[in-house]
Amino acid sequence: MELRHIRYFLAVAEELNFTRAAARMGIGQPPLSQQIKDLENEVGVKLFHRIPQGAELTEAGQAFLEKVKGVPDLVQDAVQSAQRAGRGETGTLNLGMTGTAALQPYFTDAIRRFRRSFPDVELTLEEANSVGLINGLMDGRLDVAILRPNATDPEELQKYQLLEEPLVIALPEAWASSDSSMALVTLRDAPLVLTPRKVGITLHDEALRACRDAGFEPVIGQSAPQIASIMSMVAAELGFSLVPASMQQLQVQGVVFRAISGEAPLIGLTLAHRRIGASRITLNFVQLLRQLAPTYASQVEPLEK
Amino acid sequence: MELRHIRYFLAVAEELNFTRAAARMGIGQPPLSQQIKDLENEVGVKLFHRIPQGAELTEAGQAFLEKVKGVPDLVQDAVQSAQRAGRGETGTLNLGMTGTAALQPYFTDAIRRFRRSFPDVELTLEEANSVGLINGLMDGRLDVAILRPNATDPEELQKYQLLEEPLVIALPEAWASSDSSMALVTLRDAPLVLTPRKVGITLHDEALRACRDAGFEPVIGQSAPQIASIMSMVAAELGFSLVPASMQQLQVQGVVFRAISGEAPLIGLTLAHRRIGASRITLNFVQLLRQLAPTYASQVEPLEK
DNA sequence: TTCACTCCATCTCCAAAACATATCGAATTC
DNA sequence: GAATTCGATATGTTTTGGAGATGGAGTGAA
Repeated sequence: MELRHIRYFLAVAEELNFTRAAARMGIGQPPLSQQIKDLENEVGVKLFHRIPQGAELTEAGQAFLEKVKGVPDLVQDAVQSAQRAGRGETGTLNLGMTGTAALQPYFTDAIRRFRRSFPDVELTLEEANSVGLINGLMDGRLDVAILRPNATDPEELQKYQLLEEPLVIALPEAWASSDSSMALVTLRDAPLVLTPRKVGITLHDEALRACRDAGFEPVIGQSAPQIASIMSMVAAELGFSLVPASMQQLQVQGVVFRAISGEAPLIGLTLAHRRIGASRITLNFVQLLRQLAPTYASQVEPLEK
Repeated sequence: MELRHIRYFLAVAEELNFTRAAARMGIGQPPLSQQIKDLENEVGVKLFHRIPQGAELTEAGQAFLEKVKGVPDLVQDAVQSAQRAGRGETGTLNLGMTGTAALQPYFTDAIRRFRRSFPDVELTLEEANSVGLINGLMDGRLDVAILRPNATDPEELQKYQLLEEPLVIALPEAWASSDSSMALVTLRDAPLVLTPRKVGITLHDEALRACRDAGFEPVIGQSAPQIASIMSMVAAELGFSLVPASMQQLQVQGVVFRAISGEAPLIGLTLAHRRIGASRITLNFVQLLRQLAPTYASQVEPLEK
């Protein structure tokens, strides 16, 4: 049996007239009769009573109708599902991100826009450190990740720079002057609190480089894996830290932020996905984030008010 | 699109290998590739990634699979439903019966057996008088009826005599002797309580004829449309009645039954259905009742103990 | 009753399409 | 690097879905 038989059967069942049903299906009456006959032979029962006025359903025909009437719509629905999935409008997107990305207004806005544009995509969000993100991408657990770029990232990953933001100084309120910016070198004797290098290579290295560029080797203080813990340590006057400007969103009691005077070191936020095997959903997500990035570029200017 | 495409798609989706899927479908690999290609063109998306080890589903393919995987079973189910309906195992049977049939052990047993043999047939039971039953059959409201036969029944109806039972005398307990049978003529001066003629022609006429055969013209007493009401009247000593032997099932206080001595008049119970347009279910029902009838023939002997 | 009409079945022919066979090219494995 | 696996392509054959013409049964009107 083929779908053709079902379509023809449904047409006859609806018209109760072979000639009209044939016209509706765009074929002649003889082939329609033939196909219905073939169907009846295959099922093994007469599905229509042929009466002078046309045709009427037998009991078997009624039972058959009841079961198959939804089939064409079901198939059509399947086609649409496939097409939607093909356009990346349905499915799942496993997104990984570095801890310092979640506070970006750009990032939260992007997620919100994506959910509105692709409401049927199941989005899973996972926070991990750089190594975890890269591994996740490589073994397929993640489709796309937002992270701090590093030169050692594998070649198999396609990366796009979304935006750059300056590092700013986070220091205990008690240490700060009223100036909105300060020279890094004034903190040369204070401990520098950072995330461990293996958790966030880029941020760690950039912070150190900034100090060296300012002409001193920093005193490494305590470390903590979470950016929030870093802030707590600064609030406890265990030292100062260098963090992406967007971290100013974190309003931690006892911590103030100051721009680095002079040329502030910039740290990027990039998006990465596998070069091969990227799903259409992934590409849709990437496209949306890249389109949105310029809108936020102005907001990442150095802090000078 | 045809069911063939869906079947082939499902085979490849399961085997994840064109060659094996083709073998399973009993065709060569090239035509299978061709059909899948046609399907992909029609849907408008690639459904499989062709990889060196075989094939794997794309996201669109997964979505499509999810929707169509039940289709072949659905169609198979439809075929079976039609076949079962064709064999008269499903559907509805509208059964009408005369009021005096419901008490027949034969009848209740037949209904029970039918329900066991055809549990998926929806059986509707309707009690009506002879005229109502005949009309119901003729206008299609009833498929089959169990009634008292009458010579004026339409030719379009096929009738089968199921069994015959003698008429017995129902009389007030106070009037009865201890004999198990009595001559009808001894009641020549008592009123005869009957259903109105238009409600039950056959029973009415047979009762009158029995009296005339016994040599007297009965005194017609009150009438009531329901057999139960007749019994109440007899219990109230308003007269006697002549009823089918199976009515003895009705244990009415104050009413006793006596066989008619000599040759008792017989009254038949027949089954009727339309000669044309009888459903397979109807025929199954008729066959079952006719098979069962001889079993009960012995139980309708005259009352002589 | 007859004639016209409706409607489905049957027959023949043709073109489209499903399938088979042979072959190729790419990727993998030993 | 040869053998193997696996899907794609090219070409020929067979099947079959559909068109067109015709037939036969039933219905309704003159």
